[in-house]
Amino acid sequence: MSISIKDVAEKAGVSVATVSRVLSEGPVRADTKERVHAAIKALGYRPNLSARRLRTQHAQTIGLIVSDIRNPFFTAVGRGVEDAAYRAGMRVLLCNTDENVERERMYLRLMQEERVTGLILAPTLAMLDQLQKNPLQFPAVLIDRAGAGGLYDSVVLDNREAANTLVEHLFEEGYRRIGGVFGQTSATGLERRDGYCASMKARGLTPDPRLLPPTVDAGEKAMSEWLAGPDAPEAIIASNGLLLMGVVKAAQRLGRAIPSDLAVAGFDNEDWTEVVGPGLTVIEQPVHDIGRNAMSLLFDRLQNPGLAPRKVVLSGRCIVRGSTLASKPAALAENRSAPLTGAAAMNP
Amino acid sequence: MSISIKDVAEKAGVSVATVSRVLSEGPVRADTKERVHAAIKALGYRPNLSARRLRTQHAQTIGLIVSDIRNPFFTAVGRGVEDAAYRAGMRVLLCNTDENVERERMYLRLMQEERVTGLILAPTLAMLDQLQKNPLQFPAVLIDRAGAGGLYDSVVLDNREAANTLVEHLFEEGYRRIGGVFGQTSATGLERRDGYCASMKARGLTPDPRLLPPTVDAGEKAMSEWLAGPDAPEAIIASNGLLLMGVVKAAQRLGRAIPSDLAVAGFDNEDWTEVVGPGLTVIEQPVHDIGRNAMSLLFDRLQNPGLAPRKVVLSGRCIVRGSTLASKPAALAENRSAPLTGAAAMNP
DNA sequence: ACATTTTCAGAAATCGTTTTCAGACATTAC
DNA sequence: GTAATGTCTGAAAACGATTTCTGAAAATGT
Repeated sequence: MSISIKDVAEKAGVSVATVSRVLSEGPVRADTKERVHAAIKALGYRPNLSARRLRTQHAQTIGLIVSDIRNPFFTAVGRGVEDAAYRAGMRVLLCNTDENVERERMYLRLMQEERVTGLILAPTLAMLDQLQKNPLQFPAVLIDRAGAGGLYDSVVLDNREAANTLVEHLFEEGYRRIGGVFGQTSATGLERRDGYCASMKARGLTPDPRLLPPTVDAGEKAMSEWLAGPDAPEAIIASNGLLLMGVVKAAQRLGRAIPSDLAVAGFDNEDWTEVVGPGLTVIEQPVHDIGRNAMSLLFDRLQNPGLAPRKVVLSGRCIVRGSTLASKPAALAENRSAPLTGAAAMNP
Repeated sequence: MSISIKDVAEKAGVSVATVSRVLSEGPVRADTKERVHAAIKALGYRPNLSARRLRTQHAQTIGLIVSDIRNPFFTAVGRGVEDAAYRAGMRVLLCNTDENVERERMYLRLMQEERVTGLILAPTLAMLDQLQKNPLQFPAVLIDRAGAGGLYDSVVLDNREAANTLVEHLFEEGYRRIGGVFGQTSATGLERRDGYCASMKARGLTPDPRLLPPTVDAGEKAMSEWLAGPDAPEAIIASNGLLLMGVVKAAQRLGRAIPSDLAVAGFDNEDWTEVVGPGLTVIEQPVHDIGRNAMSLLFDRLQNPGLAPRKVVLSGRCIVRGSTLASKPAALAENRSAPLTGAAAMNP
């Protein structure tokens, strides 16, 4: 049994009300305040948050539900959310769903039971659908995967445009048979696929998109088969960091050189994309901004619940590296953000 | 204001006690149970966890404090913890401290205010010291960084042995001027340094260890200067995944080929270590086991608080890849866990 | 010196649960 | 038919905080 406000009151010779007032900087005489503080220190008292939350009906907690905290994109976003919440004196309840609707549902239930102040989530496709039918009881902001949205505030990347940028770049580099692997569980994956398809068609090319579970293993497996088959592409676009890793692994396993046998481009500017092979061309997402914007939308809504849903669309930045520069090696020196020598020197 | 058990009771025409009994599978007649369930569904009632925790004095919550959730080592451990907790019907409160003692202290305070059932933490050196002087009020298990330990249960890697393994391997490959970069904020970093130093001396070599903040940037900066200087090593050991990335980046930036100009070995078998350059030789930690073991120690202690502190020491596995195989290329084909062809083919 | 205001502190209600205690009713035993 | 036994249900007391209401003492005004 732990120490309660009652014990402190007793020790200090005051009522619990007074102790509470001391804790919340209420009006209390200097000398009694001192006695209370002494008692708190002597007993090592810490307020019980459950009790406080129950009484005040204020959880001071932001829920954050993501699909996979191992994905650096989400760890970075999480960091942005946490920083903002911390500054506002709020706690963050972080949950990862593993792209599993069952877990997603159970965490959503948990959020309700915790009576969270607000929620930030990156829903799977299935959940997105459900959220429109059964709206949540508390303010929520969708990140990364908002779909057409509608009911909720959201912060997303301009996925179609970003996919188009990659296709355009590959096209200009002379690639024509450009394939793509896309996460099948998120609206984001689908949007990137749509952007890719549209961009391909606009250039008179036939798109060849494949929807996959967004994991390294799925990417590697699918890509291995694809590369070994008759319809192997010259270039490939991967819709997130995990699939991108899968593509690279498959290429290596099959002995396909990047970019001469296979050009590779993808999403998410993770540390390793800079050091692998000739460097990977990627779309960098403003990860920290996404978290910060989400919190800012959320706080606005908390202050003003009547607000109409807002959608913040951020732009990605295309970082060109060696993985897409086979045909015009001259372009390399101009465009690359980091010198190539290191990468080239990696070979024994 | 949200729906409470009282509303349900009213709607179902029973007392709150009965509703509570329905929720906890207590003895209640089938037909009333049905009515209550109907009311719950109709109202969309969800129990208030704060109230429940207050009443039962059971938080059903495990605290998990790590230094940096972006570090794949901790995300993996976290996953292990969460899985085990989930199976036991417990919630996990995840906090990352950024290797910052201030944040660490505040999260520890938070854990106390949440009245967590138990705690799993990877303390900084400074915190480790404090924990010995002011023992925690609730069961705790130290992971990854237990130091000499003493008061607490802990799960750690055999760091000295692992460091020795790397030195031994490099030595056998013919390297002599072997340097090392180690995280300065954790007991683990120091232990690996000690193991490295001891192993070097045992072979008649002079160790050259450098203590750094455990970040990519710190690793890259320190390594860049080191490699550019007169005392540049032939081989380098990095004590964690972040420093390892820093080493690789520095080598690339300076145009040092791996392994012919610089052999590289490190800790943490992250995905990218397999695909970068010729593949990086690393010590793989049993990450999931660490999390699972920690939870198991914690549960034991919850059931039997009188237990003497136990220390579980796990072994790492050395995965040899191309980054340490410059002198004896023949050894490559035998030892490597993955074929090298892919990596070699990466070069344009 | 008395009335009025201000300042500070305590009693008690409250938040939403669980749980104990006791009572109501039905069932079984004789 | 009464006593003894179960089965179910409700009233009320916690859990540990905050907050309202009220009153006592102190400070102020005249």
